[in-house]
Amino acid sequence: MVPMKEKATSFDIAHLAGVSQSTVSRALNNSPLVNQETRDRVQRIARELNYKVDKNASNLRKQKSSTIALLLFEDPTSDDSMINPFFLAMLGSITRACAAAGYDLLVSFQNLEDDWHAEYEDSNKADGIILLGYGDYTDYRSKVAQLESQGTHFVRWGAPDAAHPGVSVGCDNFQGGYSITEHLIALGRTRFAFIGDSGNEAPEFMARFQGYTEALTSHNLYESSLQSDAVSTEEAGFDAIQGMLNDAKTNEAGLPDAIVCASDLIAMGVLRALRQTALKVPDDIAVVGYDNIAVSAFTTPALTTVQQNTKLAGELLVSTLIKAISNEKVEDFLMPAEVIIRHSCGAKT
Amino acid sequence: MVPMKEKATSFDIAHLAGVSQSTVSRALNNSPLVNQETRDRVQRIARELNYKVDKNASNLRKQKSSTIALLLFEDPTSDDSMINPFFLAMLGSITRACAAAGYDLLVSFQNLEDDWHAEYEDSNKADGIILLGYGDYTDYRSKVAQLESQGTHFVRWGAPDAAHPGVSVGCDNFQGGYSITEHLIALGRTRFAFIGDSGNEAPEFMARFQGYTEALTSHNLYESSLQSDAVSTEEAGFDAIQGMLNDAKTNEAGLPDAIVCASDLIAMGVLRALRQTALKVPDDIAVVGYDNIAVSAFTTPALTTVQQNTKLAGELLVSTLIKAISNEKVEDFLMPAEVIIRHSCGAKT
DNA sequence: AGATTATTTTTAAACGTTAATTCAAACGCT
DNA sequence: AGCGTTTGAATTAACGTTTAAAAATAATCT
Repeated sequence: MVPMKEKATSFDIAHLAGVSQSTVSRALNNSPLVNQETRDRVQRIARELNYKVDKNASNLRKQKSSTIALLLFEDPTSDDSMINPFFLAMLGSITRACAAAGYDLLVSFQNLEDDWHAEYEDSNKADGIILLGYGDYTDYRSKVAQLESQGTHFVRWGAPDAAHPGVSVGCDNFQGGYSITEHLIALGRTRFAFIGDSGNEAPEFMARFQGYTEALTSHNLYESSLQSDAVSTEEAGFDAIQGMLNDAKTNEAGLPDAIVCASDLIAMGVLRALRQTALKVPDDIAVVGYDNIAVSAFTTPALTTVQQNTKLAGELLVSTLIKAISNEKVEDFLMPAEVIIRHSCGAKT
Repeated sequence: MVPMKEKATSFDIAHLAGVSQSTVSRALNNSPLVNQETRDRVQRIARELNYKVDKNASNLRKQKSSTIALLLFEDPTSDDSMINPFFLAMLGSITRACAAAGYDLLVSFQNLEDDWHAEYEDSNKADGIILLGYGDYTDYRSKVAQLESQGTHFVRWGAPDAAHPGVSVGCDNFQGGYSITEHLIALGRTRFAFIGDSGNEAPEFMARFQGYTEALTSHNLYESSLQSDAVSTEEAGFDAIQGMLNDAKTNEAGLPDAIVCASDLIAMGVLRALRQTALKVPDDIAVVGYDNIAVSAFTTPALTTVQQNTKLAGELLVSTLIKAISNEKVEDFLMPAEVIIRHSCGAKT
């Protein structure tokens, strides 16, 4: 039923070209050890037979796979369809960067709770590993340490952390939190609130919060500011702002006029909650997010947010990892974060 | 600097366990040909050495890779950060289904315009291929035919299509378009509009449009309905509805009271455009989408839409492909689409 | 011509598995 | 004891490459 002609090997080509198999291998790898004429002949025949080198054999012999494994850590609370859009963007840019560098990409989703099997390099399926995850790295810190001790090559997405083994590429969350808060201060806002975890469980969020705090402190605005915890979902943002508004009623301080959210998803929940009140965004209250996910341009009003350069991030992760694989010296990299001004902050454009 | 102890091989274990190397292989593969006691001993030693079988050697010997390649076709117009969220959901479920079946997943983004290299199976890197893309399959129909003729194992996401070679798994777009239109008709809407391509370039959209048409026709509502082309982006939806509203002013027929969008992204653009008018959704005009992307629950009002079961889809794609790989007979599969009722349709819940 | 050197090709040894085949021992039976 | 049968483990070929080393051939120089 299916044609299924036997897959051609280098021996077949050698036979047809009247040379030895090793010459075929050399010719196909453009080795200078084989002269032009035979090289052309071999390559032509290979093309005619639609020959492709067997990657398993090649990898086995070369003891490298030209493959990178991407381990995506999800928050176990999120369901299948709620993967953080930011990761998707990263996935896209990592894929492209890998392809450009001649590497294939193996993708694996890992649940933080699972006993994740990072055995890709152990089993020679990948030359190195990219760890990409939001949130609580402490759970698997010991695992990462194990990777390190095994001599596995890996790069971690996130902030450099002395307590954390391995090299990392990340975006400067402190500066991002600082910059966007400064932006709001410059627009004349005075009573701030931050929504998003400030605890240790989410290092990114904590850094953003610290940047936020720093900006407020330097303008003597920190005293009166509010903070409410929320994980990175729309619902959490919705709930958090609800609680804050209720508290504000019974509170002397009154309502904030600017809300800094630790993620766009949270900000979307905040916008939805505020829409059910008499408060107008941005006139009565400014709202800003973080991540610049695809839909943030299309909320009402369009969300002012902080962008992490995912394209650069992917390229950096891949190039750093490839350097590590070839045992070059590698260093942590902290990318700057950029404020994207839209309408939810009330800036006049 | 790095410990870098030599990677253990099955010979090392054999030596330590005092058995032959082949016995080690058998023991680790739980072959009944080796007795319980030696098996345990071998497995214990393997664990202690943190031994992992070399996949390249294993694959080479077994002539299969236990790896599936996922080729994601993107619309070349979309930029990195705008990957269709639907694909992300699919990616997640495909990854999980692969893992559950003991397969690894190799991911590759392909630009429709590129000369895509589907040589994963040729080079024994993957046992089969999943083709996942929205939109115009005609461009690469010849390529797919080539896959078929080479005896490559692959499954295509999309509607079964006699003109299209290979087996497919898809969601019933006709039924989805029909069902959601019926839902609106049942709610008493009478003047319909469809936004989304009705042409051949987007087979999914066309099928949805045909379902829409069929539902209207059977209630004698088709005559007065409108249609406007739009690709699957928020902006396209925004522009399309703007044009339609302008036309409606000069038109006797007047405004529609129900808008069926070919995707959620389009519907989001429509919602944004309507928010700038005096028209209230859903009171004056109902809007429904298609895909049930993550944010559609959080638009204002929350979007009524059609859900494709991505979890099932991923499982089906993977299981179908695995069947094909083991040369079992496989058939096209058309999954039912489900209407998700929220607020934008005006249903009283 | 004979000796060197440069070029091209072949031979053969890995790479680390799996699995068919072979071998050896132990057991049950007449 | 002798003979088949079962069981457990060892030998030994693959699998399709790459590459070091050897060998053959051609080119260059006394």
